[in-house]
Amino acid sequence: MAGRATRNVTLRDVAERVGVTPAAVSMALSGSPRISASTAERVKAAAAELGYVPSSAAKALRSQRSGAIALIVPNSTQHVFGHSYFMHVLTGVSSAANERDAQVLVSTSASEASGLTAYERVMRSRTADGALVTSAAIGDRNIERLAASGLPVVLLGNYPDLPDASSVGWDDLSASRMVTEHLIVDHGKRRLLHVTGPLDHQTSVDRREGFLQAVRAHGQEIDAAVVEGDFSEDSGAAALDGTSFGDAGYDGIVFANDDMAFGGLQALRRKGLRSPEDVAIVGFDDFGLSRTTDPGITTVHVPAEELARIAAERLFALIEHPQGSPTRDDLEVSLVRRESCGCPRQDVVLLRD
Amino acid sequence: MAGRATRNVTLRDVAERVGVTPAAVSMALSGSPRISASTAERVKAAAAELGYVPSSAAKALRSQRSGAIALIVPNSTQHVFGHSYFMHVLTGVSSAANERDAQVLVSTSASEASGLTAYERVMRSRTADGALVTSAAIGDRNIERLAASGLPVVLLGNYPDLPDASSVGWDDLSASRMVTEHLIVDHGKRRLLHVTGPLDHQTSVDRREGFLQAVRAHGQEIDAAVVEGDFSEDSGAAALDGTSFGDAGYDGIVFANDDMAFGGLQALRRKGLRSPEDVAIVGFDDFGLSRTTDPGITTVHVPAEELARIAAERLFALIEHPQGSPTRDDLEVSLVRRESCGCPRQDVVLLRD
DNA sequence: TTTAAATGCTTAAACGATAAAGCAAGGGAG
DNA sequence: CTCCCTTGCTTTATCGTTTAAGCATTTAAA
Repeated sequence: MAGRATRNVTLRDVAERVGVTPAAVSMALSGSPRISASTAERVKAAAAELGYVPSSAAKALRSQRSGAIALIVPNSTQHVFGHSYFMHVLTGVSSAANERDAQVLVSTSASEASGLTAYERVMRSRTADGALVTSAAIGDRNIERLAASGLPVVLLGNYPDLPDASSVGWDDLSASRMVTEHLIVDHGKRRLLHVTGPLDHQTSVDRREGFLQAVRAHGQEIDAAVVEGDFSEDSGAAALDGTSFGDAGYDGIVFANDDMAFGGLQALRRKGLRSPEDVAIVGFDDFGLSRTTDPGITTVHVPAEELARIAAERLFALIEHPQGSPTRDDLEVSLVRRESCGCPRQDVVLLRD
Repeated sequence: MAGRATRNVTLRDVAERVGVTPAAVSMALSGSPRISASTAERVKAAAAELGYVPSSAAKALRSQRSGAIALIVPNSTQHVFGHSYFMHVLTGVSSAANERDAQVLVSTSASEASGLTAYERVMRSRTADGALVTSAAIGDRNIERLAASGLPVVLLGNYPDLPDASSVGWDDLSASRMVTEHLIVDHGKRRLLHVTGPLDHQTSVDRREGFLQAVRAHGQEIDAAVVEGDFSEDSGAAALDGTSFGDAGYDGIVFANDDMAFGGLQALRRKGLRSPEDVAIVGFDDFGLSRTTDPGITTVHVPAEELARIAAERLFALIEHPQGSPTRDDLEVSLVRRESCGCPRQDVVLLRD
């Protein structure tokens, strides 16, 4: 209630008030048995009265621990994945961090200064004790260096090229195969188009491969093509240009994410085609958009928040035991049937192999 | 490239390599004129070679500056405003912080420990040099204390009860009046319903008042009612229960945000009513959803990212000059005409008084 | 030639917290 | 009565950085 820009209260202030040394106050507040109960009592009262809060800088310097973790968003990610994905991730990270009274630092810039990326500086300066890296591009040298540097790092997503790094993800390939088979088997689609995400991201590569596996599994009966998109709504629409759909062309489209599916949906409408009647479409992610469109987009729900939560927990473990061997967690995804594939809207169904 | 969990490189290491004292290294790296050019050269080379990055904790302790700002999300906000709002805010804050090489700390928990909220601890511990507070509930004592504590704080939104705090916002009242008049004047609607947000938030109060002013300005010709919602999609739908629309009842609904407008849109459809033909509706925010629905929702676009960006800049200024008088910035909002009000879809139009 | 000032570093102190080691007083065992 | 162990605090050193003050040495000014 003091008001004013009061000078910060330190251990020394509390110590003077009680009539002991700062060291005694420190021990009292940390519950050392070497301090008498009565002194401890008086120290705690004085600390509360003065509004003492330990200096995080001093504590960090002394303990060599900042008590913060960094959530790193490579500049590529920021534009490739949408806001929604990142928001789910942040929610998961925050909740895990709150449980540990850890701070969350969001580091988005990757501008190189003197050869070090911004987040490598964050790590080396010990501003954070460890880092979570949201899905980076394949072959991102900065991430590779960070992962190889020995600093505690957990990657979100799949990184076949970085087998020594801890990561948390889900099986994009299987999920994509399943959702494609849903169109083939459950809806009898035979002429399929796949619109990929940017192919410098593992996610896009895996989802494409899943599509192709499903197509191959059904032999000659399937006509299939692949077009490259970039996860943006516009690219979903553009992918449909110059291609024919409906009875004359493709009867089903597997989009690598919901944004592109929405773009595709609008493009179809402009062509005078209806979904699912003329063309069945499915998306991927289920971050919110696919539920709000008309028709609702059938999609694969990915547990982004849980992903982040688990990744944060793995990171905390890694910070405690830096010598531990790398971990890998695989999460379950689920198929959400909405109208765009031809299903009546219904509840979530688990995807299993 | 070193690999391994190498012990951190400190000033001392650089100093030993060059053959001077740590103080000399510090001065050399900070470009002090008291250090000879040749020594400075050798110091910089050694620092680069060893990969020296200053310890943020030591620097913070010495300089009494952490170089970070906190983005505080009161637990009320988190559930009241959606993900989208927050994401725009985070983007704006990040970009402003990146320009200053400042770290961004996201603090969501408000769990009280020993009478201090989590974010008050963050501030008092000097983990951050200042804080940005996303729209808090009216009369949130914690925020009031924080704002009155003398610590650098900038509020996002409108806080008539905290005139001494710096804040950045836009005029919800005028905007709401304008969008309501759009229904009255441009579309000839005469029986209007307003669905508010949670009334413990200033935003909701202001948007309601704007609606009422527009109604009052058009005298007896208007039939109007107000129902309280909570900004959620469900509450938007629920607000329509037991009320009649179309020729028999209300012909226009002003929702205090887009999520509720979307909920209302679905509820109308379930009642067999069409928008805009039977009932014209308008929303508020334009964070993305309103563009994806069918019909698109006419809404007020609010510059959330710019809001955050400017707030961050004000905060940095406040950190530099804590004694400066409180600032207030008002941003422009714009009307985005889509189909739900009866307009043909068209471009953004600026709202002006 | 003497004095003053610039040059280029080193020494010392401080930021605030904490852990280890130190030390006085009291109590119990032998 | 001595010795040792508790008890309960104090002293001291440390984390890594920065800045003020100190001190030789050289250069410029008078």
